[in-house]
Amino acid sequence: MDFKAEIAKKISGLVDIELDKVMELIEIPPQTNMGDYAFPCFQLARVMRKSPNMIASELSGKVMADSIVEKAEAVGGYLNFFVNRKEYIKHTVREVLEKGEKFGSSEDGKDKNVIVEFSSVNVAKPFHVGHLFNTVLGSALERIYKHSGYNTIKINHLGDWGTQFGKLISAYKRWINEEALEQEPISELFRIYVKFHEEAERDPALEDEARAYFKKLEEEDSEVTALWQRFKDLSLREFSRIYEALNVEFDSYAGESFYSDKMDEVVQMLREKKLLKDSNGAKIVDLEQFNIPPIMILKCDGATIYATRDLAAAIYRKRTYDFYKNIYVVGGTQSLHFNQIFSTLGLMGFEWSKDCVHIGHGLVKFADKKLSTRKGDVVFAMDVIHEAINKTMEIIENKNPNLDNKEEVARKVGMGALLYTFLRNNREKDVVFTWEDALNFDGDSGPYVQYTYVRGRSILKKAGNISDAADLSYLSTEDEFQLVKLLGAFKDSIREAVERYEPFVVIRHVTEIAKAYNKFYNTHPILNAEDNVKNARLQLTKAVGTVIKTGLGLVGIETPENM
RNA sequence: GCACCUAUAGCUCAGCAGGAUAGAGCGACGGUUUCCUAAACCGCAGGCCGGGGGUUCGAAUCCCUCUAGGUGCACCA
Repeated sequence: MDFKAEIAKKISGLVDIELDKVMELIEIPPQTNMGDYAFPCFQLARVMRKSPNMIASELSGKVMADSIVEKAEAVGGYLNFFVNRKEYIKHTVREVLEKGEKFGSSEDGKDKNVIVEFSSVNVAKPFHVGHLFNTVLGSALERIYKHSGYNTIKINHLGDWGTQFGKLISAYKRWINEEALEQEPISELFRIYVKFHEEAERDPALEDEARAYFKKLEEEDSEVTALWQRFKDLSLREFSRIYEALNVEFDSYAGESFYSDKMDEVVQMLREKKLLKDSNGAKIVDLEQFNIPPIMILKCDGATIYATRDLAAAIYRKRTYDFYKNIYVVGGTQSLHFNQIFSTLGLMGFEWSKDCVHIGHGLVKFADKKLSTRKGDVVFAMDVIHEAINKTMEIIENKNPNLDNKEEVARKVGMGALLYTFLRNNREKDVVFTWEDALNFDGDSGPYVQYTYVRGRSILKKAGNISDAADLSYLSTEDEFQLVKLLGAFKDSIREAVERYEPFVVIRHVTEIAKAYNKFYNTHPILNAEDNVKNARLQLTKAVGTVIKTGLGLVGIETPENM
């Protein structure tokens, strides 16, 4: 039973507003003593030509107490509803226990395909913290969409094509250390790539050589293609370790090379629609009507460019997946690029261009100079992951040296702390990364929430067999009610996260639940309570654990059983 | 120069399809352990919501303008 919906029905029966509209208008009062749901009467005031206070007051007299609502009060233009606590608690806790990990899920996205493009790393280049943030964010979004019933398609749009591969092959021929390539492929490839740029400054002929190699690659020269494939395989092998650590998998790795033979058609379409224009020898699409710079389709030498590939990719995806939404999780620095792509698709007559959405995010910045200076200006994702786990291990040795399976716990908690710091805020904000904050396990943090779960699990283990027949009406304190209310609002947080493409909404809500449980835990006995109360509280503990585990899972954070 | 993003407590941030007394966490200070994991809990302090205009019964929230910071603006991706 959805109490909010039931209350909306009551209101809708009393005033001349549609049910859906009432649902939208209903708010949660800022103070708990004001009630559980509030209906603002300000909009009604205009139509009814009465003061909001008067309307609220009149309505309050018409609301009858029943199993849903205990009473309704008029306060300053708001009609505040107090739910029937006993019923509310019973329904909500029971629903969590029945649905388990499915709690909070919905069928909002039934039969809708949603593409989430994220991670999209460049082959032969380091997987740095920026990619880590992107991957963590994209993966969280995908999980949240999936929980809301959408069919999601995870695409890793690999940067595996372009002139840099010509450079890489040229560099390989000159300076490769085969042994290093097998040991640490990315480091070695990156080393020769950087060396290429250094050498090319002195000897511009190298650039020509690189172009020639890329041309060979495009012509599918067997030797060059084999090298390219090897670079790709080695890179993916190394990246897979990071994806493993993050528990991330993809449905498709169709990257730029995949579209190398699908661009002629796009150029042809643009030409037919007379959208292609000459500009200094290059072919562009003018986007002045959108007040943005033109987009380049073909370079002076007739070669394609990444914009051309992105257009081809979007069209391919529509044909292949018939997406409801095509989500690009890519750094905010590329917002102009996507604006150009989507505008161009619109000009081409694809009405689905409105279903393409760029989900931008901020940069990762380091306040600690130590990490950022270690190897040039790139901070490797793997280094950060290892560091997080190692430092967590130190903390465990310090706080709980007798813990079993320390390694597993260190991994879950360290990763939890890391993911939490990336996902706790609005994604557009830059992540200012400091180890001090990332590994501060107090308060608002991944480990704080995990710890709450662990405490609950510990109690349940001690309790042994738990009777499912507990009478939940023994959950009668204010703390318990506030806690259950948060459980009930879990699905609202998921819905909001979906609408806003913001995982932080979920993570914050789960943190609120953890706070409420800790408060409850500290002020009320569970195992030592009188039997009826104990059984009810154990059920509540179970329900809280379920929601925390599900909520953390939605953003990719695992829950240890001990810590 | 143009476009986009950001500006709220000492720090990091919520709140912004206008609405009730602007909220958290960290840090600071002071408490809680014969009791289920103190990685916890409780209390206290801390604010011209970047400045200035406007719209409104009502603005942190919407509009204009200014300031400061960030990002981007064709032959890389």
